[in-house]
Amino acid sequence: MSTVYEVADRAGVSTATVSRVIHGSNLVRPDTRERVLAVIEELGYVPDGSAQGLSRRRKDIIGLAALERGTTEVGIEKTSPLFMDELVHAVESVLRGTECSLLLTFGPAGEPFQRRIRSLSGKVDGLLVAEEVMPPGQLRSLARRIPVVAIAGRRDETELDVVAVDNTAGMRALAAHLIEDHGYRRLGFLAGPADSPDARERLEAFRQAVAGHPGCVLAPVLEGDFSEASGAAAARTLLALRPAPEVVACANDQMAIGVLLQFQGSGVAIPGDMAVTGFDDIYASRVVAPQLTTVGQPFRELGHRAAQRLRARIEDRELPQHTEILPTRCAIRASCGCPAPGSR
Amino acid sequence: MSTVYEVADRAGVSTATVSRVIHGSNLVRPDTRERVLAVIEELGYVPDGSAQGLSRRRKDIIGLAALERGTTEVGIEKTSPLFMDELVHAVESVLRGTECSLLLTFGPAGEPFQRRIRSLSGKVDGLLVAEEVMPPGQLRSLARRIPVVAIAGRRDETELDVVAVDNTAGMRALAAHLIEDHGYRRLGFLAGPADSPDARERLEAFRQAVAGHPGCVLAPVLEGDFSEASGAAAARTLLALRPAPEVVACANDQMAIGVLLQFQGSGVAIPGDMAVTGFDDIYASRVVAPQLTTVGQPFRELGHRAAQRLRARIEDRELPQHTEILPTRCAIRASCGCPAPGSR
DNA sequence: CGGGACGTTGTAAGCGGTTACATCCGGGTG
DNA sequence: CACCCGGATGTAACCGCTTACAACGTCCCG
Repeated sequence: MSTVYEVADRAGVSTATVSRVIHGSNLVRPDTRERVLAVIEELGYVPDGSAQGLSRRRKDIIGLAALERGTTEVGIEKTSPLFMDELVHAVESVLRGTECSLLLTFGPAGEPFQRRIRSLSGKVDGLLVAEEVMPPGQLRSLARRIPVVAIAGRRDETELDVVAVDNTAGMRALAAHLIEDHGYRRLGFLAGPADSPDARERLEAFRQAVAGHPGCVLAPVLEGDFSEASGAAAARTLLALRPAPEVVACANDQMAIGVLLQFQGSGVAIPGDMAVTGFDDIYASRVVAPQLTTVGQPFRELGHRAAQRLRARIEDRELPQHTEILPTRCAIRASCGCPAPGSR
Repeated sequence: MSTVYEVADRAGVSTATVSRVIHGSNLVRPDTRERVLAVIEELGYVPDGSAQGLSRRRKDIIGLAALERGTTEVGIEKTSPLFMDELVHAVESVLRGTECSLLLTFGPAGEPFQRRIRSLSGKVDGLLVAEEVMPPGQLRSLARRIPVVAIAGRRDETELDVVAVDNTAGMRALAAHLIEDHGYRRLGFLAGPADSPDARERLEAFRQAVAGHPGCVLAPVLEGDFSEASGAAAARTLLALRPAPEVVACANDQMAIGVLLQFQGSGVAIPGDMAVTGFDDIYASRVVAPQLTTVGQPFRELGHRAAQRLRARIEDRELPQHTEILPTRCAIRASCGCPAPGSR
């Protein structure tokens, strides 16, 4: 691996000049620049990121830590956290236009993952954390060391920036549609894991919406882990339940898909015998039949805002704390009982 | 941000000792170790990755560069490269057990992306490149500077390690099923982009399989870009075609799903009026109705092997070059015309 | 023709770790 | 009791790059 020194030697200049050329400083005479560039090209020289990071005090890397949910069954391809994938792409596409790169880590909640994030924090200029990857206290102390932006974290954070979506409005609109437009009275809910702030908000919003309509009852309320498998399991529970709800709203799309497929496999017609709804609007929700009625999250926007906010905070650590709530959009499709569109 | 010096000061030891404690060297007296650890805890000290990277000559970061396909239409949520997402998770899960982190970058093929990869190469110990993100020549010169493992790249590479899947066997088996079991005679193919070695192999394998069966004809052969939208577009072309093929095999699942949904939207029954197959076996292919007959890629395995190979090569740059082809598995489901399973 | 100003280039001191090597110290040995 | 040995710790060089500052023309002006 060649170094600045080697380049400087061969070009007959000092390392300072090489550095200036690399960074496009205009205090270099054109012919000197040419000579240096030629050597760089010849050697295939690329500056060492560590050395650069050490010297300027900035690594041009930001981290993204996200929970990986669902059970990792050996031998079985587990379903990946699709929600996160969308986010990763959104964040990456912002960074693409910059010098900054994205360091990624996934993991199941817990001690080891927290340690990993901690050690990762030494390699980055700032960190994006999705959901509750660690207890609030730890998160705050992390945020005291390096810039942190929480994605879909607790909304009541006062020491970190937060970018999240408006679960409440979205879920409320969906509930209103189910109750007012479809006239459902007995509504089931498949909640997400309690350690997800989003999951908690969605359940709470749905609960309140149902409570706001006399004559409506919320039952049963089941809990899953956001995985398709947990949706299927919930469906099996529901199958045995009397009286069955008319609709089951799920805290995310993957569980809704699990419910839907399990029902269909058991001969229950969706939405004829039972309606199902999701939340997130992932790719698969538009692909399943019937198409899933759900609440769309602005993934792209979420990733963009979070990435931009983080970069801003890296620039200026004194920025005032800021919580940003992005709107959601109810996507009424067929699984709730609405007529299927003739074509997509 | 605290440094080793600060920790050393407060603990009343030298930086060498702090370093020893951090790395669990056993030449430190237990009580000294305790004292140092206490200070580290108190300060929330985390060693700086750049400094570490510079000093040991290893950054404990590997990069993954992958193509982002499909058009980025403004205002429209584009479908993400699901295949890559699966791969990312696989790679990340290998790294999880190590000190190493994953630096990610996506981008459309082209000059800017190549430059980005080049600058990224200074921040990592090794690079995983998926498909043909750059011309073979450039790739090789990159590989001369840092360890590179190609995922799903050209199989004939002699200067880099390659990990890929057996497209040929998978596609051949699928074709045999369509021709021999279903008796299709007029087969269409929706190929992937010409810049993908995988896409080329799949087309070629299908072509040969059809040619090997007298009486069978391969027509039409269309080309897409691996996106769902390009599948839908192909379906519209097919709709107008006389005589229409009995089945259209697609070079990946997303295009197959695009074809399938477009057909269904136009009142064509799948597989009744026309059969459709895919390749990859992504999550959505099991969710769509009818379930997609496809060829399964061992994503996990692919990611594992590639990551492991790269780590091995980082350890020992003199390792002999090695190309590894992983088996694929034909997943016969319903979209080819086979009876749908009663339940999943 | 001396001297400032400016444009170009070089020198060298960090940045925050790691680690080879030196040092120190206590205890066992002949 | 001098000596040696080995375990614990400290010292300082070095990793490759950036950058403040110094140095060096050269040109222009008085």
